[in-house]
Amino acid sequence: MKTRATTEKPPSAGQRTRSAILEHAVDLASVEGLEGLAIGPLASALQMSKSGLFAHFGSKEELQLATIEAARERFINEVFLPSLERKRGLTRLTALSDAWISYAERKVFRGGCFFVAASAEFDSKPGPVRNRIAAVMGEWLGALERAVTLAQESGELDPAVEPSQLAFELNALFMGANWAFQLHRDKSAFVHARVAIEARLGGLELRPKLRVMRKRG
Amino acid sequence: MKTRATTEKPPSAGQRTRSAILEHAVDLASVEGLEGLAIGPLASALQMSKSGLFAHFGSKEELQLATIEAARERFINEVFLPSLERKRGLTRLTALSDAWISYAERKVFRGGCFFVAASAEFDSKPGPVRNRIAAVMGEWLGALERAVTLAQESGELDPAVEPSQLAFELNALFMGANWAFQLHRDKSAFVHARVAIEARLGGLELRPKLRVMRKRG
DNA sequence: CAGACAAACGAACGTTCGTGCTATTCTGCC
DNA sequence: GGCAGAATAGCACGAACGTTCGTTTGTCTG
Repeated sequence: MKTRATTEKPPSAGQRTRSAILEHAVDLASVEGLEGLAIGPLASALQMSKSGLFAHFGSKEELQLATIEAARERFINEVFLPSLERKRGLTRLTALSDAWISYAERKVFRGGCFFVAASAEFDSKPGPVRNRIAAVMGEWLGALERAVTLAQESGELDPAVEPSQLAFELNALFMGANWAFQLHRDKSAFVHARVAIEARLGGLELRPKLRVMRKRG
Repeated sequence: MKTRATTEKPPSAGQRTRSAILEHAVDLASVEGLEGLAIGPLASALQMSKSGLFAHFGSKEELQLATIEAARERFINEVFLPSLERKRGLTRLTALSDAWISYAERKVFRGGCFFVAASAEFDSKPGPVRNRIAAVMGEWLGALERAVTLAQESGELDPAVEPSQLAFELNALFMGANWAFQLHRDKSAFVHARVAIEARLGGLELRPKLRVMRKRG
């Protein structure tokens, strides 16, 4: 999960409109789906011509792929990077969980989590779009898993639990909260998710007194 | 969650083809989505004319609603009814969980759980279709919750846990397994889900020796 | 056998979509 | 300030979609 290239040039006019397009596209797609993301309405929303917008991407599939990248960037900025600032261990793992729930609650994407929607839409449609979505979600699960491992290595979390197992469970709770909230408009889903996460992590927490120091990998 | 009317007449030719259409539609929709469920290709798959098929429903929205009903029926038959045959309590709750995981693993719908896909697709699109999907999912969550309550009343499950909380958690694990399997084609998702479910329910189980009898509500 | 009715068909309509081609406007640089 | 090239617009095409219509086929009934 790496960020953009470090070379920072003043963006050209074309790149600025491209970004503006994608900012809209990402929200539109989270509502209408990546397939339902139509070029005409998207252009209208930005007061552009269809062809003018289209020229930025060359094909709908390229637009979809670019939209995924934009969504990934927003996700990283809203969920991942802030948590990276917390110190390794249980603190960071908790921060990641809190950040995800908050991200769903704040509706960072207008139609709920972009990637949950995109996954469900494309999981049975082979092709580059599906592959990219799967790769990004793989990154995320990997990051979660790594946070678990770090918490174990720092001696704050029971090392007996399989990192991939705990990452799966946490992610499932995230998605369950997003699902319930989006479908039933019921904010108590977030309460349920937070309760479950806290109970699960609390049950695995090693208190300082009993903590066993383990050497770093 | 009640089944069809009990009056059983020999189905007319029209009703038979209607059922055949919906059996295909349900699988097609689980792959292409309810919006992507196009009438032309559906008709071709059944070697019918578009218009002949269309006449059964009158509008695309009616087709979508009928498809939801057909999916609901299949879900009930594959997951809910078999579990209802098990005796109330932890047995039935476990049966429901096992049945759901097996339902996802067996790909009862060609594109994974129909309702997970439909929820994600329509959760931001107000209208009768969304409403029906939400209602069916409400039924399901209610059934899960009731199974939890019954397990508590039979003294097999810790009565301290909120039924809606546990139902939420179980459902999240179901969806997480379906999601991971559909997106990454990774069967270990089911292992993770089963492990998590067993651990959670095991932790709440009241062993016979300590079991406290509680009167029925 | 004649009539009635459900079921399915084939062709067409209007709309929307993605895409390509050509012209025009804007922008950054010497 | 003017010019090259990037950026955007205008217009049109073909395909796919949901939907409508008039007609044909098949099957019971009187």
